[in-house]
Order: sequence, then structure tokens, then C-alpha cells
Amino acid sequence: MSRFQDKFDHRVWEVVSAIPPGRVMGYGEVARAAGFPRYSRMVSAAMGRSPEPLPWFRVVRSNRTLAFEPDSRYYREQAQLLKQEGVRFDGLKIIEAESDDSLDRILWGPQD
DNA sequence: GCCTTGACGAGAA
DNA sequence: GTTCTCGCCAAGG
Repeated sequence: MSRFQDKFDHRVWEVVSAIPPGRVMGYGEVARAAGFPRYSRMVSAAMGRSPEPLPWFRVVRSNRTLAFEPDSRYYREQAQLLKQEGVRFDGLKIIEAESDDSLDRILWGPQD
């Protein structure tokens, strides 16, 4: 296993694990947060290599749609898990509470 | 080495 | 809004 992969994987797992329930991050966001900008395409591979269960379903596309084919089994699984956390959908797109972060502060505390 | 493959993203049309 | 095109980069054949 390459040194790159080792470092990259751990940073990605770290970031993904930190996504709070009910919130989502894009693949690119995860990559940047992990310290590897431009590595969005590697994020899914890293998650797949995790020995521990990760909240992989909280990682979505930048346009807030899910990455799987809408009719696939994985799509349904991901959508269901997100809905269980209160994430709402408008068709294929995730609806996010916009600038009103008052609820966020109450639930998750001051962000930064 | 060269070519193809991705759970991708941003900008253009 | 949408769909296309191109850039991205490690991995595997």
C-alpha cells in the first residue's frame, strides 16, 4: 500500500466521521477539508477502504444530489439513511436549511 | 509506459 | 434551471 494512500485515507476518514447527523458534505469539500484539494475523485475510494463503519451516506455531490444511479440499491439505501436523520429531498436534490443557522447553533453549537 | 476507469467539480453554452 | 466539455489524479490492466 502506498504512502499516499495511507495518509489520504486517514485524513478522509477523519473528516467524514466528523460530519454531524442531518448534515452533508460534498466530495470536493471533504477532499479540501482533508488537505487534498483536487482529490474529490479519490474520496469514494478512501471511504471504501475504511475498516470502520463511516457515515459515508452524508457525502454527496456538490450539486446536492446523490452520487448513485437513482434506481440503484445504493441510492435507496443512502436516501433512506439521510431521511432518517431528517434530511429532506426535493425530488433528487437535497433541501438544506439555508442561511437560517439558528437551529444549527441549537443542535450542533456555534460552528465557527 | 499508455489507456481506461471512477460514489467528482467548475465553467460554458 | 439544464446538458456538455474539460480538468483532475491515483489505480489497475
